[in-house]
Amino acid sequence: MTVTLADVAARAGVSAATVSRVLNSNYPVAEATRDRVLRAVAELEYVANGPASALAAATSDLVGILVNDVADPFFGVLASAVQAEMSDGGGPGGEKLAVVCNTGGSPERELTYLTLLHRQRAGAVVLTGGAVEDSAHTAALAARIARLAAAGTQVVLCGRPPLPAAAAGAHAAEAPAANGPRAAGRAAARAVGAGPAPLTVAFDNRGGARALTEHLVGLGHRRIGCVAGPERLTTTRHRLEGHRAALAAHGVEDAPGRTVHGAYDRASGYAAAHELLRRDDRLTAVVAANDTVALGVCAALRERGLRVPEDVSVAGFDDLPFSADAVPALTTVRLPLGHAGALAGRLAMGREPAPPAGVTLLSSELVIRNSTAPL
Amino acid sequence: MTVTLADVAARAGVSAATVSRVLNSNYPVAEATRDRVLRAVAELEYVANGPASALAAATSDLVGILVNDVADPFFGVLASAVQAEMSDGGGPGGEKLAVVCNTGGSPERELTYLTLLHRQRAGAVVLTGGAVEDSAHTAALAARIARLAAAGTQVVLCGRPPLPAAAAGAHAAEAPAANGPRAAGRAAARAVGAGPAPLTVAFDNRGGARALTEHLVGLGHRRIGCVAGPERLTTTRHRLEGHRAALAAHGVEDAPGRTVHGAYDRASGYAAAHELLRRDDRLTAVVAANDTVALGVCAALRERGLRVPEDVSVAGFDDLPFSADAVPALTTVRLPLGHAGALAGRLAMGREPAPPAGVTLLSSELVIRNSTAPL
DNA sequence: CTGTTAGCGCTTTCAG
DNA sequence: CTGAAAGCGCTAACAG
Repeated sequence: MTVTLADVAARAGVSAATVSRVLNSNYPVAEATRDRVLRAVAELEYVANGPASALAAATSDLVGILVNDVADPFFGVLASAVQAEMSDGGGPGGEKLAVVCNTGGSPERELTYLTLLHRQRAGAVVLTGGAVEDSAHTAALAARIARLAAAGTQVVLCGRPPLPAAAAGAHAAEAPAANGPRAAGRAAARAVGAGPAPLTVAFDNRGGARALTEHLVGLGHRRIGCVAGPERLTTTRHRLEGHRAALAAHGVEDAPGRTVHGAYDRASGYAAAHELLRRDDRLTAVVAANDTVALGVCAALRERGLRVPEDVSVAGFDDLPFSADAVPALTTVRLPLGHAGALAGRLAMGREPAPPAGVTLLSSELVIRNSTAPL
Repeated sequence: MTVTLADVAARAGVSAATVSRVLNSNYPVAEATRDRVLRAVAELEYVANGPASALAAATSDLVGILVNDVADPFFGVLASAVQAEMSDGGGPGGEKLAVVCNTGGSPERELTYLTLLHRQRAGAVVLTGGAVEDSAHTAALAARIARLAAAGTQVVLCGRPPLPAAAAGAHAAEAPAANGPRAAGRAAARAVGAGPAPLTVAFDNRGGARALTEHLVGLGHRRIGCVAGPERLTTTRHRLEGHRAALAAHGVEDAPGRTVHGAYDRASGYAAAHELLRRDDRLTAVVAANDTVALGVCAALRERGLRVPEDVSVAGFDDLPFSADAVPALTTVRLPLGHAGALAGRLAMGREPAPPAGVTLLSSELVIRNSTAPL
């Protein structure tokens, strides 16, 4: 049978409580006793029973990261940063099990994972990527998040806007002293039913999109196609709004057929470009939902014998690693993904003071390369 | 206060045992009672306490996937497939929490995650990607895996060779943890039950590499540079062996300076190409460690004014989604990533019969595109 | 500093 | 088919 705390205690000739103390190093223990215990642990190859600890302590060392698509570099980079930050417990014994959960962009799976994580009494959860704008889902999500918070789980939204205040729940109270005695936080969470308020790290998608389209307009483009992301996704809407704001600000007419929606993948960009050209083959520029989509657009353009950027300028979004290498190198909007992920991770672990109003807006930066050129 | 099983039981006017039964649907319960319980669950918004269940049932619904780098599409695609397969419990109530853990290629983190997963009493674990060939690490890894197996966890290796038989039995051979003197006894590990034997899903890296280099040789190339992956990684070694086997089979001399090792990323390919050219600027072809590296090689080549494939042919490996889109489209070796991941996931969940000897070797396929051309 | 004593919330025989 | 009772392995007061 597996070896338990009691076995270790017996072997070391101490009580279970003492073993627990040296393992969690959250209480003074004599040096000699400590050594003895540690030796027993090693000899017996003892591996603590996580569920049992979690049950007794009402908290687990599991922390989750939800992403829309693990196979998408955007999330890969983000998740990697969040995880690196969450994993190193920031202290002895702080070994956290940071795990990433793939929702595949499905709202249901998102909720399911949240429930599963709640079930596991995860210590923190970071939700990345755009949120689906559907009132039913938003409400369900807010409810789940409120319950997670009530259970003492710190929730951080990264790359999506904060929860609507109405849905966020009535308790946007004090910032929890995550470093203090665990018992305090736990007691508070139980008594009040409120927990740590959700925090947010958002990107300035609107501003970035606007700057990008203004760059195109400045180059003389007027017939600009737009391959937007999935409909009803906050990210999509924000980027679209920025794009339109730029158009409006410069008096460029935004013909209705100039926007096509699609997934955040290459195939979508490819199909959208063909569709856009079918509607109007005099397009001189295309702004894509993101870099991956932009690559699909370029492929379609090439296929029709159009050169980038000589005949048509193409712009991406995100500035993923491969964008600089594409041929031609992509003009895009750089999002500080690594920085955002690390910040979200730190916030989740209570290792970073919560920003005012709980929201940090990260600015984006226009990166001009070779895929865009004057008309 | 969070609502517990007892609360639900009270509300439904039944015992806790009954509630447990309907929730796990592992025991006959009267239809009416069942409905009553379910209603109470809904009304109270009850969320089971995972740790408590895990403790009582001695098994959890957590399943893990270890990857070297979440930001690398290779692992993204693989993880996505494994996860999809593991998540859908394959039956009612079979909601598994499939999580991916990012080791960053660090052997220590790999071991840490394995311990953490063991601690959580994970039901299954899939280790993806090449393994580091270091006897100490291999032994430690084998020991961890043996213990996981002993605890009833199904371990599946995906994209790496099976554990050496010798190491698979090497219990307690690892060095003791950070502090604490060397442990003498290993009596405990003795009587442990065997548990499910580790299963393996491997790629034919050797065969793929050989086919690729033969393609190049067939095109007339003789001065072929090789940008291999990180040293001491099984994947690297196998691909290199395939490459050399092809060279040898066709009587092509393999000059010693023609191979450079580096990470599986674009920067490495870029640097390696420059280095290779510095050593011998008459190279006519380069085989890269993988597609990402190949892109870096192409970039370096272009920078030196060399055209691909007119001046130098370049080949990748893996056939990741972006490879078909690169300019020029990459000649590469296609690995059935999705298939492998799904298979590994099914094996892990016991939803697929174990292959003979516990090992499945998946064949690769040469994909010839535009980055390679006759001399 | 260390041992004792209660549970944490759920599953699971064992009876009815 | 349903209930009662006995823990699963660990942590956390509360004494010593």
